[in-house]
Amino acid sequence: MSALLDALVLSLERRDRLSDGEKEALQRLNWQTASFSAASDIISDRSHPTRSCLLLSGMAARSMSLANGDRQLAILHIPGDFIDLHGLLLKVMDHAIIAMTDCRVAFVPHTELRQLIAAMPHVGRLIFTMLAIDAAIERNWILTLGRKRAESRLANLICELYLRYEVVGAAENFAFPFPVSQAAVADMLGLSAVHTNRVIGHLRSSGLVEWGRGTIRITDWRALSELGGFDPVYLNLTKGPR
Amino acid sequence: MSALLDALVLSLERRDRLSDGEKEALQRLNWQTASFSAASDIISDRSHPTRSCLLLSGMAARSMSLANGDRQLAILHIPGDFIDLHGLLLKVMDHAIIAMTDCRVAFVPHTELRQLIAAMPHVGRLIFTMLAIDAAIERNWILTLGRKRAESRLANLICELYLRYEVVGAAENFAFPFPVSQAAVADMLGLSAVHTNRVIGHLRSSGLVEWGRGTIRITDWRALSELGGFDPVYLNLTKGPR
DNA sequence: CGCTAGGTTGAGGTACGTCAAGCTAAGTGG
DNA sequence: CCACTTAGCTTGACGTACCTCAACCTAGCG
Repeated sequence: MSALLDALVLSLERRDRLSDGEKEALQRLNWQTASFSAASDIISDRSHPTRSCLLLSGMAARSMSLANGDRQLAILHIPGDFIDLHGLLLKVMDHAIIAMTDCRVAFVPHTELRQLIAAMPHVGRLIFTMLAIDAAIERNWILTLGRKRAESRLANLICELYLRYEVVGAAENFAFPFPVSQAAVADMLGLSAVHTNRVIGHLRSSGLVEWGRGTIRITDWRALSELGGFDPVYLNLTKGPR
Repeated sequence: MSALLDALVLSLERRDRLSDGEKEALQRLNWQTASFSAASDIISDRSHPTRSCLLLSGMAARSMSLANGDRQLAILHIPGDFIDLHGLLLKVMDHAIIAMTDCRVAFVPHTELRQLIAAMPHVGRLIFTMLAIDAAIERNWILTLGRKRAESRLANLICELYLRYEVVGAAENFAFPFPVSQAAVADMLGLSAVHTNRVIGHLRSSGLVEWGRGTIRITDWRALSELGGFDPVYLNLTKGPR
């Protein structure tokens, strides 16, 4: 059938086996695709979503802002990510999901998703597992923001994204798409744009990464993951019954 | 029946109605209580839990550490909190849950919880809602660590804890239990113990809080929540069908 | 060919961290 | 009941990672 769910299925199956019936049930959901242009809200802060949302292409992020305009991004989302399961469980959005680039997404009504989860508890657990993995990624980011310096933060982000792209088959040869401005990286790292620029420059000149034209290539994985204190346990990349 | 689940039921019912049958089903689970002394692991990092865990008394925290011994706490848990739903969905713990004080907890086997969730989807959604609320609390902490200064971080923490204690009926008159050393607060705030001490001193001398002998009393809620840029939306304190 | 968003670089300021000392209060053994 | 210990709190002096402001540079685009 459609290639719509390919990345999602890859992502789920990296964590547990899906039966053919389960895959078909996912396909049969009433997905509605939509496009969003860069910098627009896919789901607005304080909104009350009635449907969940899967990222098909592009890059998105969970974003929170202060009254003074300062912005903090909590997690970057890549194709295959369920980017709004939260709305399914929480009534009001406490953050926005914004398109970092032009994005295509697929919406599915909460009512349908709820029925699927009730009818197929194993799929339900897997779907909520993705929610829990997002939470684990964000929890790791708390450690990163609270206790690591700028260079380590950036190294950590790069290592994590590489592995996540690799899971959905969108990375090869240690390179992956990264179509994001340095100002946005700064909002992810909790740093100023100026300092972010210097830190990127240092990673480049140290020969750990090549970074240009919307792509990052890791040229020294060992050194980079060491610098970031990166340990991928929190990504839950092991496969087994859940 | 037992008062064991009182705080949990209060916490769930603050978010949605529970039927008598649902409450009974929760009571009937095969809960096993246990005690942990301060500073011990309730659930160890990298362990593979086979049961979930509810905090009955005391205070616990999710803790992550770096190789150099630096520690970061992601969230403080109070009685009524389900402190390990993660183990239900994720195979390996990517963080530890530690007892900040002497704690009593109640364990329930994953198998039983899974059955309950499959049999009563509404209870299942509510349980996962608690997981999502924890995630929202942690996400808010990313904003706090990334974009707020020391004083605001502390103010935010105090406001949040007050409301959470209030939900389970354990706060009154703007006071709540806080049996935690300043070093632990520092590990929560991502600061050094010395700076944390100065910031606490400043909050005290500004007349926003009284803080002593294991209790915090907020003496100027307006000023404190303003200082912290505190907005409780992320705590999901609204009641309605979920 | 000019405009604009984004990237780069420099200079000076500040919110933190680190180290170190001394204090306080609670618990412990004698 | 008192010396001793110990964990936690407090304060000072000094260092630094990062911020702010400001200028300039670069590449893509109409």
